[in-house]
Amino acid sequence: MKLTWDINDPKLPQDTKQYDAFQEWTDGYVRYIYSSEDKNAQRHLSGWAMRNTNNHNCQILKKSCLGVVVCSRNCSLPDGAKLQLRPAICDKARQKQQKKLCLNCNSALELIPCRGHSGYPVTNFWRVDGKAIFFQAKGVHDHPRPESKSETEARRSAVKRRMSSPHFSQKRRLVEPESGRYHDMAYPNIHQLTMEGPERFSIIAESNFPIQTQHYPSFQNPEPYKFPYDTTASMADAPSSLQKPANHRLYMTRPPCGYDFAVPGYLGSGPYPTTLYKDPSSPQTETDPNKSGPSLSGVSHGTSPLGSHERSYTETTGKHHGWKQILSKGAYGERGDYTQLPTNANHHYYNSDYPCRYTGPAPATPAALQTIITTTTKVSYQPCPKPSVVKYGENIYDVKGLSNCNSVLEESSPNSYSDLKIPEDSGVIKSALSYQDTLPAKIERSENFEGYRYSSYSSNSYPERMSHPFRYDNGEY
DNA sequence: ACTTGCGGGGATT
DNA sequence: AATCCCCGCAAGT
Repeated sequence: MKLTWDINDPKLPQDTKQYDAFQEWTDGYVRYIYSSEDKNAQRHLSGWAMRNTNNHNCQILKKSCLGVVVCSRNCSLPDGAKLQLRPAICDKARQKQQKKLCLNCNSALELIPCRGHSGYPVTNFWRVDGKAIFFQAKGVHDHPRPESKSETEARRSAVKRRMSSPHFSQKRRLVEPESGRYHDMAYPNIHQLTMEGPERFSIIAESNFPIQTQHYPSFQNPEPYKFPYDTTASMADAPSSLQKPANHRLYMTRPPCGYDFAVPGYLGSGPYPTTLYKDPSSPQTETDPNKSGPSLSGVSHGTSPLGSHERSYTETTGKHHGWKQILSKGAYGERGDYTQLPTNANHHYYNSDYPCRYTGPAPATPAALQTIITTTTKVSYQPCPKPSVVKYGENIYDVKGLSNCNSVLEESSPNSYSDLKIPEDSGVIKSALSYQDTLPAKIERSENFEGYRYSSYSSNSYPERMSHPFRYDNGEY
């Protein structure tokens, strides 16, 4: 089976026999076919904070990335990690969220918008067809991962529990006031330690031990999240990580299942064993969590991000147009539509923290990057108004070059993506190589950072991963 | 209080 | 016409 389809194709493959395991952190121009029974796919889930975007096409659900909320001062948490909150999906909630302060240094929070797709946010497309749920992503996130949804939910529920606990609510009020809250854990317990530490900061270790999954039996505890502090107003969205003690031991192994147990939501995603729908040759798995691990280890560790968020981009929100213009001129090293991004390249960039935003677009790199231009999304599909009209009519076999192109791409070896011209999203010419070249620069810049790590645990926590630990880990796919 | 989807509509290109 | 994005509504959690 090859990936010969495009989300916009009138007719999608119907003969899918094997489905992909759900991918929480997709990144890059990837495509997956999930079973229509996959809960996560049904919910159009993503680790990234994706909001619904109206594309006026009922057949295809489009969602765009909101980026990540960070401390405007880019302070380091006690353990060196950075604050990376999940932007609220709801506009109102997000605005509120941004008014809160960093729990670590009390400075303002800042939303780093995603501009990974030609200056626009990365987009995810979902389409149900037959027994399958087709997923296609466009763009490469140019920002750190936010908390995963499950993480956020777990934290919230934990907070609720805390709040409801008279005991805590009282205590907390006394202690929490300003600073020192992280250290004043009223009731530190093993769970706290294990949960908090590992999930957010074990990424590195994780990469080294991608398959270790049973290190934290305690994670299975339904109550893994006992937050010492409860969060009220500004604390509400605080990442649990803040209080996590710097427990190095945790780094060693990441509790892959911590959240899974805590949040069953992701459990259902693994019914389809490692079968890869896509051609193994396609590196699409770049996003694959497992992969991310390895690559992370190398880079993320020592490299840290740029010291400050003084991101070159101006406002934190929506200045897309401006960027777009810039991008169109090739100034910004945009990642084009190469279908697959090599894991390494991809993750490097992530790990180094504030990826491209800082480094990429920086004046220094543009030259290195070969231009990319692209169009974003084509929804050449049936507009909503006439949903029933056609859709994927049986006879409509409009094979617009797209699909063909895709297939070609798909078949190309993972390594060949570089310098490939990918017709897919409208001729985007992307040079992965050039892209990679920029990495070093990024890393250097990131030196200021101290151990910035992904707060989001990488994918280890996904069940599928557990069931198919080596799926991508060995780089086979 | 949020998340999700839907769909109208405006702004750009 | 294509695409994006913003907004509000409704239904679910």
